[in-house]
Amino acid sequence: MADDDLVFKALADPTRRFLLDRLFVRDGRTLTELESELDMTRFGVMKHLRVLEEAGLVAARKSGREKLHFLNPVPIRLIHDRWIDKYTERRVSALTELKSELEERK
Amino acid sequence: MADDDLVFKALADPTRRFLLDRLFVRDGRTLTELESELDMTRFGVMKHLRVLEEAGLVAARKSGREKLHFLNPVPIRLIHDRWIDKYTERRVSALTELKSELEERK
DNA sequence: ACTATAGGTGACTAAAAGGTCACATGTCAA
DNA sequence: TTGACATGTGACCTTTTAGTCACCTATAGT
Repeated sequence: MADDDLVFKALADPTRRFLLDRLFVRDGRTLTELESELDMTRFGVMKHLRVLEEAGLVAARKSGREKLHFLNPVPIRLIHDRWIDKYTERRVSALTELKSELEERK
Repeated sequence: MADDDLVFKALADPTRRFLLDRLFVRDGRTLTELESELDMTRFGVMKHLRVLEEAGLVAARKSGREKLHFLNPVPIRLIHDRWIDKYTERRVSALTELKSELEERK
């Protein structure tokens, strides 16, 4: 399997994106902590975390009997760079900033 | 299905990413033109283009009996903004630039 | 030492996605 | 107006993926 394929496949699932969202707010969380926020068994969450880890989106470190999970933003940036060149970046980010401003006013 | 789900699902397939790559180089291509670059029947390619279109990653316009396809980078930028905040962006993009520089020297 | 707690493996089922085909419509150009 | 070309639809099969469960190992703390 190609290197980037793991990243995109990992991002394809809404549960995994939710996990990244939680780690974006604060990382260093354990499996059990993440599981408690999801309507799913521990095994399901464990599988998802493994997929994220193999994709390099999450880095994990064992600490005693716990396993701590951290978000790695680098693969996300590489996605960006693949289809947005430096010249259009200014234009596009201006657009998305406008979009989020408009949505805040709702 | 959630709005962003369509985008991530669309990006999960390597054939669809290849299509985006081709449109990134030059867009306004027809189905037949894109098909000729892939080892797949026209129907497969058509399905993929439809998925990309529904995700908003590709915009299409009919011109006579042809259908022209264009790349829309906005959803890509939104992915970036979801997990990379303004403060870490400088640091991360510095890292990815370093990475691509190193790879060019190979 | 014992017990509760945190995490891990492999097999299994159900749902979703990728790809092809027979068939069909609309458009160009001689 | 006839034939070739570009695109479209629905059914179908196969492969992949999400989620659960029975069972297992390791650490913490009393």
